[in-house]
Amino acid sequence: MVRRTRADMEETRATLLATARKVFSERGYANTSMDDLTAQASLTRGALYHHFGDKKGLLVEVVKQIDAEMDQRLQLITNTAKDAWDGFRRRCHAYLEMALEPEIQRIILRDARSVLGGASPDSQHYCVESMRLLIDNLIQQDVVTKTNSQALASLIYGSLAEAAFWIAEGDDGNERLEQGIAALDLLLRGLLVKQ
Amino acid sequence: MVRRTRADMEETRATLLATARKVFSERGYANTSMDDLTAQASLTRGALYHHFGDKKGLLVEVVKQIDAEMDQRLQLITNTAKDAWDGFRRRCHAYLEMALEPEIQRIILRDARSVLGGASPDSQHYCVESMRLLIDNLIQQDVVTKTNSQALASLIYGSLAEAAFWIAEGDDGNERLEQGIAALDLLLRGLLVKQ
DNA sequence: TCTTATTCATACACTGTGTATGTATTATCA
DNA sequence: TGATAATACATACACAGTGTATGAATAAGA
Repeated sequence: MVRRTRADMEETRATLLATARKVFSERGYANTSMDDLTAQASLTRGALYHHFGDKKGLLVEVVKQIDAEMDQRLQLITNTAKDAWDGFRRRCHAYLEMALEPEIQRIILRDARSVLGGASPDSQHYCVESMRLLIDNLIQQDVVTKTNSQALASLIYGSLAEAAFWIAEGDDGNERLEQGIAALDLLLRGLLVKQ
Repeated sequence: MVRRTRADMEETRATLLATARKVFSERGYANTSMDDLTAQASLTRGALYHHFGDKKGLLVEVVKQIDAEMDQRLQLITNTAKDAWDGFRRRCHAYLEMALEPEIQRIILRDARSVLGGASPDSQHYCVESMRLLIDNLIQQDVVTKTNSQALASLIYGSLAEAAFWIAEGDDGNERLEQGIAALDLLLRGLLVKQ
């Protein structure tokens, strides 16, 4: 295979990342061999180890990419809300729906935690951090009762992730999603200063 | 090595389970080789594959054992509470503290989810199921607002697990634990019928 | 154009899983 | 009790997968 321009080379990295997202979300990180993965991208392991160091390094970059995309998508939703509290709630709902997507559920919520570490290890921190900032705002505006925003963000983030698994488990269309959102709203209303 | 009584044989299984709990929680499931594990138990892989089928089978049994123990410990706490709501809250607090224990955090919350599947796959279901029953009671007693108890149990269970990671991350003694419990109580009060 | 740095492929060494096989001990039943 | 079947392990092997070392081809810079 003849390599021409500089762009072709940078494309290699992007191709590997895209293939990894696809294969990881289909078969999972542990069940994916780097031979198969690179073959699907019409490359060899040489390219992969050159660009990412090792298998874990590839996963780290995949997680970073997905996390950044999620954060972007969530920002859009928050920005179009009528007020801070409404934006916060809608962001939670949106996160719950996004967590149903196979790619996010398998790579971010399942494999990344086990392979990369416990509490969102540097990567996948965008989303939690964004939520923490939102909470801080709400506390300053005296909408939400004063509390540690990191603790609260962790609690909410975790609840959404676990609920997403439960929703995805069921095959009853949107029923579980609606029930999840309803239960979530019960929890969230506890945060309000004015009940 | 000469094998004598029937009890000696049943002990083999127990020894392997105990060793697995120890080694899995120290190094993690993926980083543990079955050669090392069995050697630590003064056995060989033959014994392991005979009793548990494969590596994953061993993890399943380990998870079952730990989950049952957790549920037992939590039952004690719930039973000594003054009323149902108090018992529920104390159970949540207790779960949060238990989730800080390295063995539970590493094996149940990290590795088991990735290896065994998304939403607590049959095993590790005791705890969530117990919580669901508690919630159902509270709803029937008109203490908690009517909602889907499975959804709510998932949300709470997930929030506790994620918060536990955040707490364990910090090295500030009990500070994060207390902040976590405070934030949790904010969320939980939203469930009450009478605010 | 010559040199150096990148980019990737190929080949190899090593680790780890799972399975097949063999052996010793225990249970079953005549 | 002795013979047979079943169980409980150990040993040996095949194979897949990771990571590394090496080398070739291309691009970048002087």
